[in-house]
Amino acid sequence: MAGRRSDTRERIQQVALELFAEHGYEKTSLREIAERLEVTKAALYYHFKTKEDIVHSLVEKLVGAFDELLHWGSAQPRTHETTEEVLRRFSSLVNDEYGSEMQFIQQNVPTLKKFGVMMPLGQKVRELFQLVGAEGDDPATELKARLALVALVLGINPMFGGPEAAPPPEVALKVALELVAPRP
Amino acid sequence: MAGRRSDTRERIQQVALELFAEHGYEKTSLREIAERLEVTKAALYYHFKTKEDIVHSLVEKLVGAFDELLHWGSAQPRTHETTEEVLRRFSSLVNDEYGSEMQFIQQNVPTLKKFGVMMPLGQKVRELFQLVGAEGDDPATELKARLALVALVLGINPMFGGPEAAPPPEVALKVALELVAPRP
DNA sequence: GTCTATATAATGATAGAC
DNA sequence: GTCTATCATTATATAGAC
Repeated sequence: MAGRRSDTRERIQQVALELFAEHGYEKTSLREIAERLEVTKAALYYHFKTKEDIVHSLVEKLVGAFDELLHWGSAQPRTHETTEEVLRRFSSLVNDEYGSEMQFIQQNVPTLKKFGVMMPLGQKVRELFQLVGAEGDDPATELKARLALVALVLGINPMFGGPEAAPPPEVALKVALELVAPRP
Repeated sequence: MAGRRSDTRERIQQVALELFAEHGYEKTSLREIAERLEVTKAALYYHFKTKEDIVHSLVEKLVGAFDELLHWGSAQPRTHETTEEVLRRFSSLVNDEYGSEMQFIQQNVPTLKKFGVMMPLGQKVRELFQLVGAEGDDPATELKARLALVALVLGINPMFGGPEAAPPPEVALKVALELVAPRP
């Protein structure tokens, strides 16, 4: 019984994200998404009220994932091993399951700002580097904590990272740990 | 004699960049640019063949600035002071004169990729962190050299930096220098 | 849940007068 | 060097049949 499937919503999210990440939100038309799914535009509107709504649904999932990591981390003892595990889990999130979405977000900021999803996301990230940000809150320590997370996600940055120059995950993790270590 | 000025080309570049950086390339219409300049769309087409052409003209200037820094740096003795001065000049470039453009670039990647300007830019940046990248080329050292430059430009990243959390330039510079130091 | 058909609204770009 | 007027295209979104 093709034509009456029930996973269309998730398939829309998946295909839309692919195209958003590759060509950008504005240059990805609903027609294009529909064609790749072999449905019509009207079908998309059954599952999502607007094009913008697809983005909101995607971001919600990511915020949920960050929240989960934050909750887990806060419940652990504040040891070196915990920090390492937080960084490791963050690395997995932003490179595996949410790699495309992180790329989409970083490369379509004006759009996402207009949709009002940039600040909530920024807030979660801020909580994350508080979690790994050593004890002191002097500016240099804080900056290094930020850079630790950046190191783990540098592969998606085409200007300062770039896929071809993406450091192996172990290397990135090692450098990240150095950056959050109490004394270098 | 208003209506026959000769600096319109530069004014278009300036206003276009402002709008591109704030609302994104796709969502900035030529009508909007023309209105802010109090000219008509047709006038824009006298100075630039297409909308895309405006972007190319902007990127060319930045590549030129990077090239200038690269030439200067290569001609200096490879000392700690040189590295510091390269980082300082890079910081000035990306935060002062080309701050808006760096923001525009990082936040409109799909568009700029399609225009073919992303790879040449990435190449210049790669040369830049070779210039500051210590002697070794083991992956960790290389990653740290990248992060040094990233630290200096973190303010324009709304997810991992953000204007409100932009580190003072001296702090960023200090951390950047740590990152390219031979032994931490 | 998916389709056809259409309404509505912008946009990038061009022609030609002044 | 700037204007008026217009074209062609494409996009998001909706109405209503099946």
